[in-house]
Amino acid sequence: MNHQRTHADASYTCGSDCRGETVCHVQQLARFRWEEERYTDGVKWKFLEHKGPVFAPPYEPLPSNVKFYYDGKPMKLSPEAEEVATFFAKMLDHEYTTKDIFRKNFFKDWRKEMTSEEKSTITDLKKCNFSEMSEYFKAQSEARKAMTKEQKQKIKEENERLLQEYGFCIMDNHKERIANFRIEPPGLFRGRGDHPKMGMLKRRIRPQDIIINCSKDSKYPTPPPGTKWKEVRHDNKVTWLVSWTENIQGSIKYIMLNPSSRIKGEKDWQKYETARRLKKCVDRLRAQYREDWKSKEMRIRQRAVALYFIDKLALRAGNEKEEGETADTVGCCSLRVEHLKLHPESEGQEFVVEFDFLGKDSIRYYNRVPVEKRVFKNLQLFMENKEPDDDLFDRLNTSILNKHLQELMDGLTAKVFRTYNASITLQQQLKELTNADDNIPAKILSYNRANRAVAILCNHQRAPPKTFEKSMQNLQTKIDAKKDQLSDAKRELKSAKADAKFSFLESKRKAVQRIEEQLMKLEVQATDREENKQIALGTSKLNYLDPRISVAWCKKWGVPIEKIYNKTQREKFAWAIDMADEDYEF
DNA sequence: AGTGCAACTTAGAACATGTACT
DNA sequence: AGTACATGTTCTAAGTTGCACT
Repeated sequence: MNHQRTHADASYTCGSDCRGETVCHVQQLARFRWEEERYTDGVKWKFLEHKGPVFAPPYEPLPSNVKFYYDGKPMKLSPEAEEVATFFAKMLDHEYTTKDIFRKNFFKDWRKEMTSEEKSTITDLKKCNFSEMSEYFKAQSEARKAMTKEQKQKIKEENERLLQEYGFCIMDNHKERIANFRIEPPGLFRGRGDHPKMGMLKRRIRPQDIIINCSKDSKYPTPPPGTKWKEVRHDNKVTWLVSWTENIQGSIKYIMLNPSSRIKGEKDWQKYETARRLKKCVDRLRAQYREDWKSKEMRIRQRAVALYFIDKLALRAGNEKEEGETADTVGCCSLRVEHLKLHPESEGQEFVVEFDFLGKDSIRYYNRVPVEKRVFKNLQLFMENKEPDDDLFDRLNTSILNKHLQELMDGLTAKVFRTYNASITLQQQLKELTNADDNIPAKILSYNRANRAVAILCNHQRAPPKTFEKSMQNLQTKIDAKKDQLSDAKRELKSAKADAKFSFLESKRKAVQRIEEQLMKLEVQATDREENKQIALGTSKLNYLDPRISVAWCKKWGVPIEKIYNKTQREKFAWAIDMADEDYEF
């Protein structure tokens, strides 16, 4: 067993490594205190060894029969210019390539890769014809689909080999899965929403761009022949193995461990423990910010109203963003006057605030909420004499807010409210919606509904799947067929009743029962799918809901955990599956 | 207080795989 | 065996937070 583990880890990993061996637990606990002392002060590991990243495959020039045309005439491009052209060609069917900003950014960056001759010839993107290249890539992807089983198998094996070689590292005597060991390949940047940088060239990352982080006493990863790393460092205060600087925003990208790893699992667990501590003092905090609505200091009123929104509506903190560098999106502290409408009275309700803004990933947040009179009056005050594009909370930012929160509770930040409210909502909804005598599919529907309540709170939306209508229809067809089957079975049962043979009758009864169950299952599935049309459950499940609530619910109602969490999720939440019993309370 | 950067979590879309049907 | 679509996985962008520096 690993001896370099902390308590949190010991209490879950031990279960899978040496379940049932009491001795092991005792040793784990005994070693934990000793370990904890060694892991204070931000030390994340003692030993780290890995093989470094896998680079994107080199560019393969197009066959000579696949041509690029400029102004109707074929033109052979230099390899550098050709590669960038293929990035555009591959996206030709995408809406992106019709957008002005995308085209402008692409063309500017493409020209940088051209030879001076190319540059002087190719001056207008509209005169560029990429269609042969595009057709070629489509044909290639068709060919890939049409490969024989053996060919596909071979590729799968190669991927597996790469995973085995580069996909794992050793951290403190344990082999851990790496999340993203492949370096992001070059291509055209695709931002979300109206991103001013969409279409820019994301350049190829080379070994000399790479910083390796590993322990001094490990076997260092070797750079590809003839190349060097930018740097090899030994920083055990951070968790990443590899980093490089990306050229679009100039930000740093990292290779880190998989969510199933000890280091991520422990952090996740800690996050939920912080949220549970908030649960204990949230009443006090709420009373406090309600008091602060009355403060004579503007900054305090703004802080208190913002906090109310963060708590009630689960808004994100909302950092300031550099204008022109990213899409124009906001969170709570960065809300502008134009994002709210105040209705003293609307549809029979008093003091309604209408929110309409783009949040993270340019997902629209639209909500009409009745608020308390005092909040409403404050908002009127904050908006007085301001232009639409002025900040609503001009005396507040995330830094001020988080400093305040830190004073209220150790470890409290704006995002803890989202975690807390998501988890507590799940717990309440599960309590409310689960019927003891429902069968398992119906219970799962209840679970999904509880999950859905959270997703709606957190505004986790998705574009309705392209095939949504069709798939609903398909399901309805199945349901109709099942209904026919059921009435047939019922008729047979009836006539069987005339028959004296008990076993025969019994088999018909069973058949009816079985079909009824199948029908019910289909109907539940249809309801679930319909309700889920524009809602994405995954994000809240993965990032906001204390998994121990779900584990406890499964145990309590005899629902197999596999019905709630797939394999990956079970790996990520291994700690919780091991830790929580049926009366766990968040 | 303000700024910039580093490190980390959170996010939806795109892509790959599995499965249920014909 | 082939197809269609549901489900799972990968990808990487876009957030939050804390800290150093001024």
